[in-house]
Amino acid sequence: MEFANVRWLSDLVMDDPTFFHQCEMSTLDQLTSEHIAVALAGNDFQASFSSESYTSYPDFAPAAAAGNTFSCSSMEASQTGGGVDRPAKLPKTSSWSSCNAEQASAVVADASSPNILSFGRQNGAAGNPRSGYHQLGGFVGAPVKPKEEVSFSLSHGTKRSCVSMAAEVGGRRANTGSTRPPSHSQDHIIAERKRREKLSQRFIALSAIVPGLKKMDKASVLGDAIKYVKQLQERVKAMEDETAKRTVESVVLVKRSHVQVDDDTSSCDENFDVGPDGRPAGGGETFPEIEAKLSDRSVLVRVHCEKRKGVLVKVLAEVEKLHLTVVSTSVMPFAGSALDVTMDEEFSMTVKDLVRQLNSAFRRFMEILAQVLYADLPFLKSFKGSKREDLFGSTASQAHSRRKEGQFSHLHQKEKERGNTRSSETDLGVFRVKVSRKPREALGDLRAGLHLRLGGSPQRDAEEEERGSRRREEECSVSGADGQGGLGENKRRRYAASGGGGRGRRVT
Amino acid sequence: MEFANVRWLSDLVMDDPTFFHQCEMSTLDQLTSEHIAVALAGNDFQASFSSESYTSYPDFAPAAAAGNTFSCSSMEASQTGGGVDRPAKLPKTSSWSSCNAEQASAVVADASSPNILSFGRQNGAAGNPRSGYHQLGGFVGAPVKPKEEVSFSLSHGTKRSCVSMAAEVGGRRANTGSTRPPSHSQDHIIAERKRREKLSQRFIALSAIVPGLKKMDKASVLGDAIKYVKQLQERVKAMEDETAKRTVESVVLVKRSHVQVDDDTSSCDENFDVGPDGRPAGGGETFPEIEAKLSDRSVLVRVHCEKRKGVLVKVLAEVEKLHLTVVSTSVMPFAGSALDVTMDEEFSMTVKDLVRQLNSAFRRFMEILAQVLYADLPFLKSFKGSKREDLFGSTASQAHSRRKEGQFSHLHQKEKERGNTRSSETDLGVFRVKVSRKPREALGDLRAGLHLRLGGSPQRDAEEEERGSRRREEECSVSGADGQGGLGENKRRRYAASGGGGRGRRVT
DNA sequence: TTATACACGTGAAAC
DNA sequence: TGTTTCACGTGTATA
Repeated sequence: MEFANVRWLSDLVMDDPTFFHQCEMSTLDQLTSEHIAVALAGNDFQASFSSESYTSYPDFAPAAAAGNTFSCSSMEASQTGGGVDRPAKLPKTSSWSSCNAEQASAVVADASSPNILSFGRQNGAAGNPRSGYHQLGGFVGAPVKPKEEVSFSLSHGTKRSCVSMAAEVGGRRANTGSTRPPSHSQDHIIAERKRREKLSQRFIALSAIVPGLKKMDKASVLGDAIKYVKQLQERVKAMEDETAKRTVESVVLVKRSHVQVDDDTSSCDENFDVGPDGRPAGGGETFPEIEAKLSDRSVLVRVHCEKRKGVLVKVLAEVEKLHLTVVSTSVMPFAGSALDVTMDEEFSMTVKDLVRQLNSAFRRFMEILAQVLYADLPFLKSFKGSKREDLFGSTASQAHSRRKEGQFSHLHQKEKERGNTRSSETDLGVFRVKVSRKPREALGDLRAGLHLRLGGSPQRDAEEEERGSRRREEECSVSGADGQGGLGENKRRRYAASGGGGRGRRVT
Repeated sequence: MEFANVRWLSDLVMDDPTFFHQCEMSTLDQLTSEHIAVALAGNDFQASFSSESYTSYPDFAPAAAAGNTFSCSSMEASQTGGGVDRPAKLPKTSSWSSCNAEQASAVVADASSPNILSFGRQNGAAGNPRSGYHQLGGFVGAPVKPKEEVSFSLSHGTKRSCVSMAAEVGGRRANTGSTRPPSHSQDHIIAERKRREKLSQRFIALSAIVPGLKKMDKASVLGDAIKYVKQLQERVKAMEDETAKRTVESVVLVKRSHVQVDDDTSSCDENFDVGPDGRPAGGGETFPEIEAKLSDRSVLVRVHCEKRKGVLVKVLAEVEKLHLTVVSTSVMPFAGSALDVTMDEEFSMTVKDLVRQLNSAFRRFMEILAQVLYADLPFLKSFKGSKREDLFGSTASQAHSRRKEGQFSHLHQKEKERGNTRSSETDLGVFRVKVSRKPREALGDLRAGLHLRLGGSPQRDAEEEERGSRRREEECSVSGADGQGGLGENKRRRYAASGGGGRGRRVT
């Protein structure tokens, strides 16, 4: 950073000695937020840093600046007599910090009251080059010329331009033969100062948050800011792509039978019910916890459930019915059950489409799993070679009736009696499944089979009430897609949304 | 977007009809890169859009502007006779698009040659308010006043200010009794125009890449850009934190016996040897592919290796020796073998420290695994109840001697003869291990045991030559940490860095 | 009408 | 030295 090249900066932030240090911070730092907050305090800067420094302007100009480095003290005296005008240009050595609200507040009143200052030529004399009609045409006042001559000759050789001060200090409305009313010019000047200051403030703020600035001039700050924004955007885009890719490849996340109905591919941890300690509330109340995950062309599904005899066989049979090939399975004594469906065929569909297809399909599959595990649905009786007791160790109706008072307590009791499991033990089942058909067809069958099976479930849990409408839409849309019509209120999912804690942490 | 409030924009980008549309794009779009590239083409804008529009300035002013909306045609004639000056302000209705390089290039020459233009009052008359010494003091030329009066009166009631044109058109060095040489003023004006244009260009570019701009004035653009940068920074920061967290939780990644020696926690896929198709070169040449992964307080290690009898038992025995408790294991017929070490104890160390510890520890463990699988090390004989033949189906020396001509061909042959596996089949072993001691102690034992075992290995593969020095450092530092001294050249790892492809894709 | 925004040319200062 | 950058006050246009 070149301090020597920051006049517009030094003019405005000298009262903040930490600013330059902040500039050196490479990346975003909350320390800079003050500056930014100040700069962004609003479009009007009266109530912010700008107003402070700005309102101090009229006073500051003759006082601080002249007191520091101005060489034309005599001029200055006359100017200060004029009252409100500031020097033509802030010298780089002038310190804004010395001019604060104390002086400013007092003088500002004068500055804001143009009538005090309205004397002699001031407005017209300050005309810009094009406003020559002010200088020559508009105003014909004689005093303008000598006074400015004086100021010019006085400050000509000096470093500081008291010249301009003289010009400004000169009469205010003397020759405003132009379009502007007498007092408006001064207001205009002040407003323009304010605008400039606001812009400078924002330049400062911008330069504070853009790292690696070598040059501090406005053009460079803008240019570097542009580059930096582009760079940040690209970075964010890359990261979002990465995240999206990862998200797309790990799409469906269903736990505790709360089938997610979000239509995009984002994961949805927010629906997890977590106990006070962030872990599952304990016992069977949190199960089943079902997660489906798509990676590359494989789909991994984990089912975290109570250790139960026959569950693995039933789930695998269900998978096979869906024209998926079980490649491998694994069951571990851990708080989860994973089912990995690997599809080795080459698809012509994009990964995103595949994900969408599988997303929708496996959401249905999750429902099936949930119902297989807990629901008292008629179609469960159709499981070949299985009775409800094989699945749960008790009848489904019993399980359903006791769900609210501890979903699996009776099951645990039964299991314990058989010595199959401890109350805190769970199954971790890992199934590797391979589809033998194209996924679109397989998913079609999946949907058809799901609707067929779902058609026989007449009941629903009271806990599902609040999510009913959303799921109803989802259900209807899907069922309409395969021509089976809506499932209706009485056909909605019946898996138990067992209250209590679920695990929010995702197993990646 | 308010088009009515974009004068600084309309002045500069009217020749790009797509600009406003670009502004409406919500996020970064490559379409805007042209503008940005233009704006950032360099600090000098002569060779870019700016130079084009700028150099056309002198000509444009009287030609295009006057032709469009200027009301003072007579003045204009005299002004254009003056040659180089532009109107005081571009009218909003003026079209920059109509003024391009054709006119500009011709007139620019005149503009750049001040002598042609140097007549009458021009410089001084255009003085700013403070430069009253120009208007009154510096120049005393009579023609100035009437001419500007004329221009003023003429343009006073009009919308356009031919006034200023007249002022500029006035003589160049007539009354430059000030500090500035006669011809310099015009250059200064041009330079200042150039600077302003550059700034405006960058404002345009900035506004083009900042999405959601409602107001297009400079202050708002700056303010919104600041907000946007902050927002982007926070977003990047959040994403980086997320990535870092994920990286920390998935730290060690070792494949194909290439023990990673990077001391930070970043993953290191770059050392994977990948075949031409991005997949492993095929066959046993790519194995073992070992990956260690830390998630929460669990460590997942996958070992992707040839299906071999006894490997699982040996690896698990090795894990048990390291005071880790195998919680569960799973073996799948997939291209990998995973070993999951779950540590359920509560640690007082931070996750990062834990990762570092486990990183170092499991790097050693990976070596052990590699040596168990392939190396002909003396300590392998100490495996209780196992012979080399149990591991590989042949002696280690045989394996070593044949490694370069297809590392596992002989093993495959043997396996095939036994009917245990197909040549393309692999093991996927999943081991869930639980430590019964504090990890620090366990890791200490791990190191001690590793060094004890590594101490007896006198040979190394020629393929390891190029990586020798780097690993030597790592080895010495680790051995020094536990007080056993450096292992020296003859104690370096011996696992076969079997050439060929490794799988670069990470299994997440 | 008032208030705001902008480009302008300028002198001064930093480089 | 010349070049570049800046803030200034202004006229004008817009809302």
